[in-house]
Amino acid sequence: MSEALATTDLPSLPLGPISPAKARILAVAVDLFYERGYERTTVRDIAERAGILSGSLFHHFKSKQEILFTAMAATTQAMGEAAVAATEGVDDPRGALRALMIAELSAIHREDGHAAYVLVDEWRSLDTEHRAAILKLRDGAYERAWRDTLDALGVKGRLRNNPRIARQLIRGALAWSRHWMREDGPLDLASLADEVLKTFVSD
Amino acid sequence: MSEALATTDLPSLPLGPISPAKARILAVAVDLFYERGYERTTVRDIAERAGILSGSLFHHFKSKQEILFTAMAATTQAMGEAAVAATEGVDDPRGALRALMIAELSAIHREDGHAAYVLVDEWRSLDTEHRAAILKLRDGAYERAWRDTLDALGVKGRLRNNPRIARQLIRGALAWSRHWMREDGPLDLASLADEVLKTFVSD
DNA sequence: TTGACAACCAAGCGCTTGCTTGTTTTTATG
DNA sequence: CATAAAAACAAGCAAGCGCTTGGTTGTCAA
Repeated sequence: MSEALATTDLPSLPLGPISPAKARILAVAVDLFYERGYERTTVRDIAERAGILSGSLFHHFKSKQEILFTAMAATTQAMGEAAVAATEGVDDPRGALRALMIAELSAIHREDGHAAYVLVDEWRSLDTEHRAAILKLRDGAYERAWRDTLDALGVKGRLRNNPRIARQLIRGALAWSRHWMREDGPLDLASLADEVLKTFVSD
Repeated sequence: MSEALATTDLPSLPLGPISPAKARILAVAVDLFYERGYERTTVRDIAERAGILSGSLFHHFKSKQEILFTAMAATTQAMGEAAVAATEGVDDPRGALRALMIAELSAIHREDGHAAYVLVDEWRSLDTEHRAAILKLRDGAYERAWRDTLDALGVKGRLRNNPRIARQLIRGALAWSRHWMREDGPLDLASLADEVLKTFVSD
């Protein structure tokens, strides 16, 4: 189950507070979306794993789509806070970039939850209107931290690419790791971050 | 419609020949999978766009899943052939890598078809057994070309990473371009390939 | 012209889907 | 203990799903 969603007291989202019961539903839903994808997961699947009947879900969420949106919003917010926290107090931009990459990789590969995975893989399952809300939320903290860090490296002339391009290339490279990196493989997250670092950052 | 699938005479797949009628169905199916995703596309949608009734689909394919598989197999084979053709006659490994990247980007971004996009995005919609078949097909030509090229660069000491890691990082970086690169944007495919090239290849 | 086969139509079957409704149980509060 | 709100149940509806069946049309070689 996704730990970030299973904790009992979550920070209030723009959507309103998340009760323990809601958090439990979100956690098992994320697991199922990860295992089977959004469309192949039924509300009955979610309810069963949450220990209730399917109809009872709609006491907490007004639709299946709202479950996906709420989960994604919570993930986005958590990742934003983690990114800000990771770079806090780190002065050199190279170290900050390393911290951001490790934070992103940790979110993708954490053993106890696949919320970041779902955020990428089920993006197309989210309604157009909801997508805009997530993007706005993401841009406020998460992308801002990345932009600031890469721009700082850029003005120092230590990036091999334009900062905007570098961001997209790095994001893709890190995101793809979910398809080939194994927990028990020879490469851990920090090592992968270092690999990317030495590729994109010169000196 | 996807051009590679719309042409009337296709090379025979391991599955058997593809008639013009089948090719038309595959082409519109790929378009729909791209637009809505596999699960949200119904056999009625496919049939309507192909100009037939839904039941008639099953004269050509025994299931919706077989449509997806056949389309992916055809794409994989076409990409493999394109990769081999792109590196043929190119002696220096740097030039070969550039050619491979442009081939991959072209497949992803071609205006007249989204088969390569679907191959990545709907991978999880493919049955487990079918996945193995595609992977085998892919490994025969496509990945082989990449491996040979990167290994050649590696032994020359011109890669900043281990060739295996470089392959995965580059693949992710290129695949992600479908989410941010615009046809009418400032960056064309060759320029993006050059950006990646100067990042991963030294000297 | 005829026979054979491929392509397609027309209709619908059996099942699953997200969600609703009305009722009952649980929980928290005075 | 009384009461109200929150949470869950029980049952099922309407719509949509992949796919099947049986018959009709089109094509082309013999």
